[in-house]
Amino acid sequence: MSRGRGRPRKFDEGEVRQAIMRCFWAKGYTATSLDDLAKATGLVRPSLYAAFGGKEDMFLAAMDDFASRTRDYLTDKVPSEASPAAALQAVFLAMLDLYQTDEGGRGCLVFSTATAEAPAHPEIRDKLQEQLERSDVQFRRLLQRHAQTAAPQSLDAAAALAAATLHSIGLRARSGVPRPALEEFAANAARGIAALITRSSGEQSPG
Amino acid sequence: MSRGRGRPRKFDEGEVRQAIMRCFWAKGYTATSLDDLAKATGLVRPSLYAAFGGKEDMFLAAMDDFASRTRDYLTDKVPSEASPAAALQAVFLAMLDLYQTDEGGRGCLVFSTATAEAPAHPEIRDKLQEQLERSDVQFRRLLQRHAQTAAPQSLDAAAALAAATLHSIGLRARSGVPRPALEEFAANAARGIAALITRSSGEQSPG
DNA sequence: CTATTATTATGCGATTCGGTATAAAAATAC
DNA sequence: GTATTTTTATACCGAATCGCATAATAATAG
Repeated sequence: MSRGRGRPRKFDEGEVRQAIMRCFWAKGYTATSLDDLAKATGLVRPSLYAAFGGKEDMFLAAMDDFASRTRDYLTDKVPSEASPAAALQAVFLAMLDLYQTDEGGRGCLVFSTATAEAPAHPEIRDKLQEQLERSDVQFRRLLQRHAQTAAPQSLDAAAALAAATLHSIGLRARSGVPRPALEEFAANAARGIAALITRSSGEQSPG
Repeated sequence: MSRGRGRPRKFDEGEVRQAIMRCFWAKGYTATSLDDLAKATGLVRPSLYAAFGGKEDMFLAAMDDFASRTRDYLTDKVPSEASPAAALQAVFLAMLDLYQTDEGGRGCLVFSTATAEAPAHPEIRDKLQEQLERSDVQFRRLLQRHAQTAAPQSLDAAAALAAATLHSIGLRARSGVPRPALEEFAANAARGIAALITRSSGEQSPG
């Protein structure tokens, strides 16, 4: 398998993308300079530009990479035969592992750094909104799978609260809240949300 | 009341602080330049520096100003004799009014722009964490006041979910989610949270 | 070998960045 | 009036910004 014609690349694209992602994750979009990225990746600026485009292109790619990393973190970490409470707990704890790094609380690249840029960068805003929607859908699916019986409306409410909990966990982790407090927060939220879709009574009048 | 000795100021400090806050609110900390602030306030850079200190000082002040504006928005908007569901609904809708501006979704200055800077700026991180804690406490108080009876544990869970809902509303507003979807989200969350602390009696006002 | 293609390396270039030194302006104190 | 104090205005600083133009390098194609 010949690599084509010209001079071969000296870097692994996947590793470089990961390094770019980590940079943006730590400092956000604007505060991360191309020199930061060059230093972190070992590439020089023109190589970065040739391979990945401009700064905004790289950030948009980093948002996708982070989302895919998020999916990896959740794969096989949610027991398929769990109660809703246990399933939510498992998801929240897995995300907590991702959101806290050795260098400190980092939260979610998408929800905690892209957000700041949304008003000034329509493409970032649109991708943020898209991934927001996707997280809602995922939680709705998860709860649908694990819930015994629930009115669809309760299920919507529970999914909304689960997504909100995830956003809040990321925010709190990035703000430096220590791990035990985050775990308690996650446990409280998981228990509360699960109660919404496991209790047979407590039906509500539809709106 | 003599103004003191030197040349009198040509600006109103409160108005200037509001203008600074709006700048940071729209573009975040790093993306807002001192020239942006100078243009928005009508002051020249040295005047800004003399009156408010450096960029980080101004941002920290803006965080406080925004928090105080948040409190103003909530004052007298929560009916004191409401059900938990109605009280939460009122809070969420009032915050929605604040989070959406004429120029588009803006979310919360603290939760949606300071977050990105937290890892690199310890003072911003600490203030963020402090205001995060304060929002938790406020919700606990609110629910305590409006709940009929509830186990303290349920109350903690409900307060955590309420704060999380607020964070998520800000995030969604800033990401451009349209108003009706936000209102539905807020209504779903309010109903679900309220159900957690009005356990025994299943009857709620239809909504 | 030469030609072609792709990547890397060097360095420029115009702009913007946060901050400040210095001087002009506008008030009070005496 | 003169001296003092505070704010405003102008100009500048060195550093950093993103992007790119150009040249050197390293592979393949023929």
